[in-house]
Amino acid sequence: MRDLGVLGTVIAMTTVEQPATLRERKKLRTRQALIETAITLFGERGFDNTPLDALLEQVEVSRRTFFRNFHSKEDVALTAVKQLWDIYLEVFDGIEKSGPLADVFLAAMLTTLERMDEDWYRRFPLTLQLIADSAALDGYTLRHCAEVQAEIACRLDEQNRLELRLLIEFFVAAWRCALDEWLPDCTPGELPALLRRACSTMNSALSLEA
Amino acid sequence: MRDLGVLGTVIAMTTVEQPATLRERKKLRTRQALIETAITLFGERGFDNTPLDALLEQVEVSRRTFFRNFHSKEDVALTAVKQLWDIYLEVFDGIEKSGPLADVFLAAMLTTLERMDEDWYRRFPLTLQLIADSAALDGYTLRHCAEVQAEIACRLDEQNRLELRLLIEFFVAAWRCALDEWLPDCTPGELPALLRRACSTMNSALSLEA
DNA sequence: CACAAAATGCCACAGTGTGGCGTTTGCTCC
DNA sequence: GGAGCAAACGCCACACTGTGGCATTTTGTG
Repeated sequence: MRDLGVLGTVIAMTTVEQPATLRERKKLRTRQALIETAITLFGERGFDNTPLDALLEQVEVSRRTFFRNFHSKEDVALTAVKQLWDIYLEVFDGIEKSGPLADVFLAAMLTTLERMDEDWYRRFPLTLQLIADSAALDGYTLRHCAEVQAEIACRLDEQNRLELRLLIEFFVAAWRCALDEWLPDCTPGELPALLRRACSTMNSALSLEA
Repeated sequence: MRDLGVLGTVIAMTTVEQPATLRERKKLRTRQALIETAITLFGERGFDNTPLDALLEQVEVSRRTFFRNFHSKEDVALTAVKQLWDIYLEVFDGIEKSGPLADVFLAAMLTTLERMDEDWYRRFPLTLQLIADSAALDGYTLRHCAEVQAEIACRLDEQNRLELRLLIEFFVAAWRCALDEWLPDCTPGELPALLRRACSTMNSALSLEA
């Protein structure tokens, strides 16, 4: 019934592996052209005000091929976000899980941020700006986040489900707060510090007085 | 640019005030007919699989009038959710804000739950089920939640914004967790207890070990 | 009863997303 | 290098959501 398409939809451009066959290289090229043109075009004219046809016309592909590569118009705009969480899940699987889980979540994200390449750090802030300007994109992003959270919970299936789910929600909330503070300037080196700060503020937030 | 339409879109059916004029009573009647038919129809055939025309045909209204009453197809399905948060903000405004803010948020929701009438407790679980079955509805709900959070933060604008925003996120996360545990049976009297439990678990969640 | 305002219905249109189907293009085997 | 095959593509038609214009009906008011 439900979509749940978080998994390998995104070809991980961060782990650069040029496919051998010409056909796949061509396909990847139009894919990247769509992504690149999408964030610039949407950035200029706004996501909601830019018809999909404008994108298709500029990249010179048909509607049919676009929807073979992406699930929706939102999908192509949010590629950078999906890539981040794909890598995160990958990192999370390989990390040693001992000690406080909150630290594990944080460490996994810090490692993830180190893995992202320069091109991603160029596209990600642009994507954040698109999200901030479009309610539709924001809703889509939140739903994607929820799917990732479910995925994380699934891999840690323990007895104390309530505590676990709460902690995951808290971590993602801290991540979003860090992004909000990062958005104005978007200096790549500062994001880890902001995230650390948000995470270390979680305890005092609970005992905040009016 | 953005929608931000949380405010008085929903005619508070919980504060029952029959409007004097016949015209407004008629309008309210078709409104309620749309809401009622929507949740039953979507519940039978699924939100994504039910065209809007099916609803319009059954209630015997035109497309035009529907969109004068609701912003979107999602909007009519989520009326119960919007009503809840409308009342919540209303309660929150009137409550005394002293002591730990976390307790204030919780108290406001407990009061809100007491204010909701019987008809709401019939429709709300149905709405939750619709959300659980449709990704589109889920995304729409999450976005609405984010708008409410922004609204709450706006009314408490203090210096420590980071702590405040984190706390609000935590509270809403606890609320969603409580709803998840409530969904299977949906006994009205149990929801407050579940919410209390989720809120009191927040502290130990932060120090959860792997 | 007459007039103004509001609500409605009908129609046409833009935009997103899907499926069928014929055609091109790249891959592979000989 | 050529024949056959499978994948990708483009074109077309269609369903569905959402918007705006305009005439018509209904309701409140003097």
